[in-house]
Amino acid sequence: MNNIPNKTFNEQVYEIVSSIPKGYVMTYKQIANKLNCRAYRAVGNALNKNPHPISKVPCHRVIKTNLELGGYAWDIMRKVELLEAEGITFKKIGYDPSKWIVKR
DNA sequence: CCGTTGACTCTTT
DNA sequence: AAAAGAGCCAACG
Repeated sequence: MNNIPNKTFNEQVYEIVSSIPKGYVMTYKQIANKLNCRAYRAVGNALNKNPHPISKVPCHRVIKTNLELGGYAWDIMRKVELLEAEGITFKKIGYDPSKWIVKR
């Protein structure tokens, strides 16, 4: 996909992610879908290399399509705590935080 | 029904 | 130029 008007793919990703309301989460697929792409992978990668501070681009509000947490470049527990602080809760199943499910 | 494998997509290193 | 990366889905056993 190269119909990107002036902004790079990853800038578009940041814009969408930064527009996620507090207390709400969005999936990688939804973000990719909004860009008319299927590059869910690229979305995750953009957030991984994200050059912006977390306060500007809340990557912790981005989860997998099956509502699992997915990964996180810094501490996964950080993601959990931030989301809980926004009123989001999880089903803490197992010992792997990336597999915890977001309650909706 | 479940777990594993492969194909897809896009950016960055 | 090639491979990896915070994923998703379909197909196969």
